[in-house]
Amino acid sequence: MTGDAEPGAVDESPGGAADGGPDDSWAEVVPEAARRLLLAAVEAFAERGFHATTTRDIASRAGMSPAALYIHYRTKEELLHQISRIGHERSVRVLTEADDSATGAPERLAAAVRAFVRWHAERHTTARVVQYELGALAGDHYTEIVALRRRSEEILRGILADGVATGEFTVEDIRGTAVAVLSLCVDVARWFRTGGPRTPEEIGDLYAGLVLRMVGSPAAPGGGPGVAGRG
Amino acid sequence: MTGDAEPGAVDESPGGAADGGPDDSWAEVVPEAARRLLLAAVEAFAERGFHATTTRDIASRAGMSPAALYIHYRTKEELLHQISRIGHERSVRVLTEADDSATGAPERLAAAVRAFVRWHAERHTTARVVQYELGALAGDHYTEIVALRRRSEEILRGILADGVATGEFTVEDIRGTAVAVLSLCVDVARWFRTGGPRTPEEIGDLYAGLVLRMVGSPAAPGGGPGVAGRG
DNA sequence: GTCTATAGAGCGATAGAC
DNA sequence: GTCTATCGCTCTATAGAC
Repeated sequence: MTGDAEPGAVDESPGGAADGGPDDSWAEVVPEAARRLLLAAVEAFAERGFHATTTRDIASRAGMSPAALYIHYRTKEELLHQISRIGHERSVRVLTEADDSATGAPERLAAAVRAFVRWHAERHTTARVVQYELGALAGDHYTEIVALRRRSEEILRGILADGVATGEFTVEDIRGTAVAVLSLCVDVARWFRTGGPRTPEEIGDLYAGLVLRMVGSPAAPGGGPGVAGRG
Repeated sequence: MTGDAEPGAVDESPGGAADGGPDDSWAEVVPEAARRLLLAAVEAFAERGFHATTTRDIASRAGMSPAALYIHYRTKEELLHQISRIGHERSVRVLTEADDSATGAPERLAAAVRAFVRWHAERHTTARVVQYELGALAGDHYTEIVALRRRSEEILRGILADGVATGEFTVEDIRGTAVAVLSLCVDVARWFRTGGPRTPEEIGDLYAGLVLRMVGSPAAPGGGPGVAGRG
């Protein structure tokens, strides 16, 4: 697929993010000019929002003329669609891989939350666009992305249901709690600032602990229900 | 102040929201035409975002000509500023009054979260604009609103600190936990839909319970640390 | 594949009649 | 205080040279 990809295409072959390397390079977007434009769009959309960003601003950030954008993308919205699609695929993969990396519901939940939060803090520029500019997508693109988002909810609901089944979690409303946990993690992208008092790792650890407590897990730091306070 | 208020002014006299009546009528905004425009702007901004909303759309929703908007507001941004200011004052008041209505850190925390979440669900249209269109405010207006927002954080930090001092809460990072709790509550405005499976009251109750658990309170439903699981 | 130039549409805001 | 009409500008997207 490398070499003959059409402009703005995605190259999933080794060497890109697919091999587990740093995923903020957008290396899978080829050719290089399309990647530069996409990176410029991510920054502009995150800073000012989709509607307040002009195609001139994007092109200028990428060091190109206003017209150059239309060689690689049909419309401004297509640029947002690419960012949104790739970003959602990445965030769902982060969640899935963290879930698969651990055994036991509390360990899986902690790993998932830690990784998901870290991603939203470290990649907060991308995440802000991915999570908060959804509404600017065209109808069919919006539908496609919403389907991707549903995966995150299913993964989390699965972990909660498993923990309840084994008695490790005490959760009355699994669906509602899953929404709350996801909402908590996702919103990190809104308030996180690089150079703030906490690193993405620290926030990930803090949040993993908070969420274990939310689900009534005895594995929570400081001891969960029925564990701490004894003796 | 009633009667001779300049266009787009705010009337805090009895009969408006200040007396505890329903606060979505924006009754304190006078004259009536200014209120209709403001309500139309809230709906339009919530639906499409500030930058995607045209002044023609706002005026048309209010049943007026495009020019009528400028009799009551100097610019489109001033409309957002009014919404943002009044909305923030209301949400901070909801939080303050809930805090004052209860005694004891767990009770205060539960009341604050329940009321704050209920407000963000019930008034999700206003809340969406208030919480997610901040970035479109002009520089000095932005600074003013950020100062209002700080109050919410101080209130919450105060409750957490009190609970830690009395030993009712187990919280290592008060600042970080306060940010997390506020983030959780505020984000309700993003995902809440009228007609969904849960009422604002139900979400408020669910969230109050989740937050009590987050802070390690024994008053949490299902029993907190050192309470549930015994016997 | 990138440029300069510009078409064509829609925007925020204003002028002036009533 | 509200209207109709419109100014002046900026935007997305395209045309055509190189």
